[in-house]
Amino acid sequence: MAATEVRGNTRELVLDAALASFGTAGYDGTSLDDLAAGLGIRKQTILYHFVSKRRLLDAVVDRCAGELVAALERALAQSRAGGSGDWERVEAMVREVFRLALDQPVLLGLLREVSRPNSPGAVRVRSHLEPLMARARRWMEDEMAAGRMRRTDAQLLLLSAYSTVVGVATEIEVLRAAGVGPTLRPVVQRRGELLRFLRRSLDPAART
Amino acid sequence: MAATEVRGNTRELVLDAALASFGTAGYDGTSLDDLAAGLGIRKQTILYHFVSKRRLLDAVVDRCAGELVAALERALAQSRAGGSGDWERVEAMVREVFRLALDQPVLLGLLREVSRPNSPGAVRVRSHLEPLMARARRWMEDEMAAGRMRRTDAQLLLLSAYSTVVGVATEIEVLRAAGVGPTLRPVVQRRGELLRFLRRSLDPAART
DNA sequence: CAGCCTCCTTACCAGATGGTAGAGAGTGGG
DNA sequence: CCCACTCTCTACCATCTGGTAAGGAGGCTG
Repeated sequence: MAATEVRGNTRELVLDAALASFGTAGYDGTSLDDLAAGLGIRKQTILYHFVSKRRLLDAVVDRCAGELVAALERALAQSRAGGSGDWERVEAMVREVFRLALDQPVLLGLLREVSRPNSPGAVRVRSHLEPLMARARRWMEDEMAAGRMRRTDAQLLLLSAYSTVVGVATEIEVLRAAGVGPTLRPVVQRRGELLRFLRRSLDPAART
Repeated sequence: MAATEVRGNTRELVLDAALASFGTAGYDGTSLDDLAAGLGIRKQTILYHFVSKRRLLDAVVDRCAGELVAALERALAQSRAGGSGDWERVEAMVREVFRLALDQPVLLGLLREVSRPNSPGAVRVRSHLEPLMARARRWMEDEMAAGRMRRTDAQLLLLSAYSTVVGVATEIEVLRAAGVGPTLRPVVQRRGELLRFLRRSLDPAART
């Protein structure tokens, strides 16, 4: 039944549109009426599925965070299967994050929106990212203790890497706004700089 | 008279508060009522001075852009007086921009807000930045023609540098949100990377 | 058929928002 | 003294906002 298909899809369609709108117009700049109108449905349909605007944002963040985690998990499994060392594993994760960002540029808008201080989505993102960060930190500290990784402040390093990614996200958006398409060059350059920075901080075999 | 002083200051006080609010809460997230309440005045007083919310944003952007231009002009004059070469002049400008950003972190919030695609302030910023960019581009192309500067796409280089600055602004804000104070280290690092990138692109004496 | 469940709808609302109209208070010049 | 100007205020409004209440259509199950 065509009707059934559409029905089951409504939730996802709303999430897609909300992601795009939150990312470009911002949370406050997004009205449920406009969002619904863009989908040819009524605002109450959105509220039926997501209860409130705030929880719609949460749902969008949850889905995106889920994709990120899945992508990271995949990269981790691959690099494990390949029997890679610490550094290769770090590099694989970074590359995966950049790949995700380039594959789905809409994610950048959202990341940028929720990264703003006082953003309603900030806490939600935090709740998703914190376990990831904690896990990474524990792992790094273990590797440092075992001498396989150069000693440094793991927490600060992770935070610095995260802020770099957010910064790059902004850069890509600015360039897009200026008409420069998804120019790979600057992004690749940034990625290279981040990797170099991480390698310098972590890889015992790297020269300072 | 105290009253007279306050009177003459109202406009500037509103601009200050608006800058802070637009930068942290965003344009849509800022209400004129709240803004006025924070200043102990009525919303209509704001509208008397700025006619509309939109034009208030324009005024804020104008003032900030004015400061930027003044700072750049100063740096340019200084480096000229010092009889510096092309590269030193570029470096002086970059350093001035970073200094301004660190001196007045509120500017970063605004920059980030107006850099968003579809932002109401984007066109205004553009109108301020375009002459600056055009002037820089002409100068660079002259220097290239004279062989004092390495040949490259001036427009793209400037845009890339601009997006980098916006990206750094975002980074600083993210770090601040995470509790890491105005950590100079990452910023200085970023500045160094930008300078190295520019030098590599422009300075004929630099090794590739 | 009856009853329930899912999904989407219309009808409606209280509050907030940006903005208009006009009055009042202080100041200065003729 | 009065008029005009500047600045801020109170009063008010149309519109939009997120959200509530309730009903209707279709499908599944007893």
